[in-house]
Amino acid sequence: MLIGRAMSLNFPPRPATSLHVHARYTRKPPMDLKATLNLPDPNFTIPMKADLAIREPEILAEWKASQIYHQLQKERKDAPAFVLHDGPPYTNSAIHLGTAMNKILKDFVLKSRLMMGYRVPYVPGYDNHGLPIEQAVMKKFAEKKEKPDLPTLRQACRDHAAEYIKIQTEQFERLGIFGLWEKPYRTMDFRFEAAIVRVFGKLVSLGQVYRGLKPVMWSPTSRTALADTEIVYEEHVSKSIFVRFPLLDDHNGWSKGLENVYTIIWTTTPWTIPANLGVAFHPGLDYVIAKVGGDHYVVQEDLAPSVFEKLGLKYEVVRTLLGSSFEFSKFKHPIYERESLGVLANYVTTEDGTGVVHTAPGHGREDFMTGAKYGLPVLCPVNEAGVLTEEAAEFAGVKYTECDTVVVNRLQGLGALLHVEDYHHQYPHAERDGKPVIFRATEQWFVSMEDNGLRAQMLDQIEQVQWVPESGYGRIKGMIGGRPDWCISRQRPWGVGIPVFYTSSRMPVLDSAAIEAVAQLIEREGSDAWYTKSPAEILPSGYSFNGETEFTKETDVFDVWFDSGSTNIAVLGGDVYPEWKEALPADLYLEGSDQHRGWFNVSMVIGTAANGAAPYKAVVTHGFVTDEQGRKMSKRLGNVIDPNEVCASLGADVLRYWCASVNYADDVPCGQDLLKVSGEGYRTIRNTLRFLLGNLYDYDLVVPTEILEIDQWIIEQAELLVAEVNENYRDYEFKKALSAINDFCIKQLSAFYLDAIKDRMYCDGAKWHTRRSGQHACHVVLGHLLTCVAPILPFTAEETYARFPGAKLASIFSEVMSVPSTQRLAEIEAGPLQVRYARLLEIRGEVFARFEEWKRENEAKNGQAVVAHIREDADTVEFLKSFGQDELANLFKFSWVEIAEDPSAVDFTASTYLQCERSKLYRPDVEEVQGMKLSQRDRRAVGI
RNA sequence: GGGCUUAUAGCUCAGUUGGUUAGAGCGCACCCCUGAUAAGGGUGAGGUCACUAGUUCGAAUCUAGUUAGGCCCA
Repeated sequence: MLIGRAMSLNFPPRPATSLHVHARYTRKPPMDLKATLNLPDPNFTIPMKADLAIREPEILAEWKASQIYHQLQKERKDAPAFVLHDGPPYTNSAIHLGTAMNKILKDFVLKSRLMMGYRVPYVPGYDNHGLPIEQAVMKKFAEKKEKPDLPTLRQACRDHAAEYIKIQTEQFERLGIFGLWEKPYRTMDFRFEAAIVRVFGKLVSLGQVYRGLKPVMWSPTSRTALADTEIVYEEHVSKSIFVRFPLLDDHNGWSKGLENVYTIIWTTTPWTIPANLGVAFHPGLDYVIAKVGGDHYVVQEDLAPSVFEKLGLKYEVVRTLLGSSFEFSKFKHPIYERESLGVLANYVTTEDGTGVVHTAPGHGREDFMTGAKYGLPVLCPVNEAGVLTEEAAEFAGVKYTECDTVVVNRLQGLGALLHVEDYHHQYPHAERDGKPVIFRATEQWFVSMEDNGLRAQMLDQIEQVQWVPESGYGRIKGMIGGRPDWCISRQRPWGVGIPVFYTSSRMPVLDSAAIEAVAQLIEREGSDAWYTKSPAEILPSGYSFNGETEFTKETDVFDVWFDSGSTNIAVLGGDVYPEWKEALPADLYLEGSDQHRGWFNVSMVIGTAANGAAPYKAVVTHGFVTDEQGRKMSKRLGNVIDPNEVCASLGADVLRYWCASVNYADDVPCGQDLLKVSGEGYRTIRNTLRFLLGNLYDYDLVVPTEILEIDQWIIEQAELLVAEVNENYRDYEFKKALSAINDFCIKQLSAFYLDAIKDRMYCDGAKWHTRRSGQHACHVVLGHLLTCVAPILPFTAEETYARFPGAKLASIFSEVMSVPSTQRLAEIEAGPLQVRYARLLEIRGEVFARFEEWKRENEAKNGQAVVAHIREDADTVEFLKSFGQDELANLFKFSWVEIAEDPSAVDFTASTYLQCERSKLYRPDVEEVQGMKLSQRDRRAVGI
């Protein structure tokens, strides 16, 4: 039987001829030597094949059974808290890779802080109200050809949201995230809805809320406001008109010396002319004053030829001016005795018209913004049926569609109309009835940014917050600094009703007692009750306001951002459920960078307005997931990665590994190839854990009195690792933490230490202090490694910890990282081992490189029976000798190492020593005893 | 179009206040081991630091612009 293969090497003096390798049959030794070795026990350690798709759900079940989240809260109840306040995902779909990444990053924070010894509460949240859910539900009704009434629709929305809360919760839990999953905050929870109402009440009482006008898309046929998503653009023929506005006052003298000066606007909505309050110019474009007969017309330079051609006028340019010149000039409204102000706007283009834009703040979003900037009123002389009102004076009672003739004729009669024609374009129509919509200012509720100095206060708060990455600071600052007053009204069915009653004269009842009555109702019966109960049923009996006792209810609901902006108060404030209560501000908010405009922003507004301070101490933002080419993920491109599928195939730990391996501050690439790479990286770590643990199957947990030098060194290395990883976690640098762990496993352990101790671990006597020293080091290193790895690979860490000798606790997450003190770190740095082993590794690298060369030159295959002759200067020789010759063979992985003081450097020869049949090493001390060739150490180990 | 942001090896990333020959891991190639074995080890080859123009004795690093992505707006 072929039980072993020995190399017979014969090296003639160089130049070498071919190297002959013979296999040789040996007789069977009288003892089963392999059985006397202390090989790692594959049944003791974790299996090599991870099978995460199967194993992870088992671990999840154990965590669930042991109520790990509650257990950890209990264990840490007296520890300092680290509060990460969850931003609620919207509950209208299963989770996608972006949401998964967000939650995983949060969990890195949660688990790493747990490993640092904090109490780490985590109340996950869900955002439930709003348009996308409403639309999904409406679609379902449409398919059934049903038209639900309001309570039915709202109930369907509620059910829809509840369904996805369930789905998302399962999916998030599958990722290994610890939290209060059985009692997350849900913005549609009755008590949460009541909390939203109370936040509004608080803002009202502070005087932060006001009622104002704002244009929205409005369907005159169904008399309702529409959301952008309910609009379809269809071909439409409008009357396009060119109208001249006479100049009243040129503000800074740009028309000096000219008479009969006009500007010409172009519009496709003649019915908005009665609402005109301004004419907008682009500040950076050139405009000409064109002389036409005795008149002078201001139009944009590039458009002048086409405009005058259309008007059939011959013109002559008399002056060219920058658009900014016309700011604050006053023109006369073409019909009324009223001014139209010259304003500047960047949206003015040279694509159509005259480069001068008719501005009616009550009838356009941009017009509204510009009007707000210049303090123009929001004039909206059109009622909800699309009929012009008394404010339109002579046009009162005219339907807006009739204005195409009525207003146009009037302009013609006044000589203000220069041209009219049909204009074909895409125009917004209501999806539901296919009829054209109009922009119409309606009364809305606003949160003021200026009252109570809110904006200034927020800008000050921004300074107090730590923004990670730092660019977030500039981003939020710009957005808070520039954001207009917050319109919190939505004319939608699915949301929390704005709790305002109106008197018979439509005066809003802004009274905290009334609002509190609504809050109490909603707390009991949910926000649906606001719709089903009458004011008399809601308000306390005998309630009166300004002597009035008859009321109607507001029909608007809150913008969903008002819901999510209130989470800091509703959740951490503790009024909704006491178990959610934590100190404000939270330690951390962690969301995608789009939330600078979203959640970070609204939370700042509500937190600062209601509590006088930002609701967070630090904000971490991450980028978005792209494919491997850096392109957005989309169904169309077919590059979408589903986190649920990844969990079901590669496992959550692999997905988490990917998450930790990328730089979340930027956009992060993901694809099948990258996940495969993550899987390989994961396996490297897993195998290192496996091997360390495999050597501990008979460890007695007694700390040896004497620890070998190299074992001390690896323990020091592990301590340095813990210190570094701890710091990386503290700074939210998960990528750095992972790469430190990775490097440690690969470079320090696999490529060096574990190789160097194998002979000792396998061949020394099981209970010898040398082997115990190695086991002790493996045990310590594995312990450190597990605490480092646990936040990123919780399943694998837990799986390993379950078999970890001496594990006293039920879960790895009950452990804490054993971070070396600064004193200990200084001791390590100052100690001799760091320098000593760095030098050794350097020499080792050189010897290995030289050995590869030698193998090529000598056509040798391997170095199993090779003696390395390291010839160096006296100092190096002395240095190497200090390790001891036996140990050098282990450190360099040669059968034997000879050292000599000689400048001719490294050389190799075939070993002339006998091979030990037990350790397979060719050593000078191998002797044949009792029919076996054994080295001295091996003889001792087998007791002969 | 505007604000913010990114671009370094095939991939993921390091590269301190400008300063020798730009680093690591993975992958790849070649080799070894077969007592970590669907593992492990060794050696090696890979880069015009997106592009262009500047500043400087010297630029991956500073400035301006260009190109291509991303987020938020318009």
